[in-house]
Amino acid sequence: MGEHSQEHRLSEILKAVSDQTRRSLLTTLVQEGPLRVTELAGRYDMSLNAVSKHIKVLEAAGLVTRKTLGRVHLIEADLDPVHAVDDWFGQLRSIWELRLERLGELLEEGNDRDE
Amino acid sequence: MGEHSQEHRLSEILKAVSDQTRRSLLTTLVQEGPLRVTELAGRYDMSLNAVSKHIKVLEAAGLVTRKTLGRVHLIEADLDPVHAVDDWFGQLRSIWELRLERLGELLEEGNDRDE
DNA sequence: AGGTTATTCAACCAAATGGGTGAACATTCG
DNA sequence: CGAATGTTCACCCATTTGGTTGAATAACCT
Repeated sequence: MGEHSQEHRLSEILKAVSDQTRRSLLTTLVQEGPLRVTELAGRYDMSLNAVSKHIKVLEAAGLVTRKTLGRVHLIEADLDPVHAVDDWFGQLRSIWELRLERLGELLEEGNDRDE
Repeated sequence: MGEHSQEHRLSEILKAVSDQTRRSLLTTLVQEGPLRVTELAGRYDMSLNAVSKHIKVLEAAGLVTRKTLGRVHLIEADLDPVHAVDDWFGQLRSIWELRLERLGELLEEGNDRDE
């Protein structure tokens, strides 16, 4: 699997949750369970279409799935993609600690020579 | 403390890391320690100015700090703000589990009535 | 002082984003 | 069938974003 697409996927997820409205939508879905588009939209001072578009962004990022029942679209949160974010930050932190370790070793070596 | 500014701060951080170039910059800084702007820029097929602007975005998000030594600006990674992201996702997950718990209780009650 | 180096500022540009409106498409209801 | 409902599609618009180039600023080096 290309790293490019992985990187792109991560960007998509992070961008999706970088918007306050979309975070709010996701929170609502997480705490109340699956909801219709209209129901969701009703809670925001924003057109139905705007909310519909936000949902599509979340959907593209995989943070939300859709079950179409007749004319009703049930939107449900899916937190799986969050793992990718956790992983990236985790990786970053371990790289960080690895460097600090190496730095510490270098300092000790320096002390050995001094003493 | 207004929640608005907190929300805005979170958006700023997430937006900062939602860009592939900026994630790469951050990774480089984390693994190699503080670097000059020019040094950083040299690694990308992109103008120095473009990189400089990316650094400013990371700086505004608090993911990077700057030490100006003469004409040289040393850029250093700072992973503290990542906690805010962790916290948000953590919160989201606990809300999720809380709902599933309540859902489970409701199902059990239903079973009680049936049996 | 004058020239080179490191970095930002300012202006510009194309593309993406977040929002709005009206029409189109399905589906359900009377 | 015809009307109402739920949702998306197609445009339009202003702002932001990521990039460019050229000028300005600041500091170092003869």
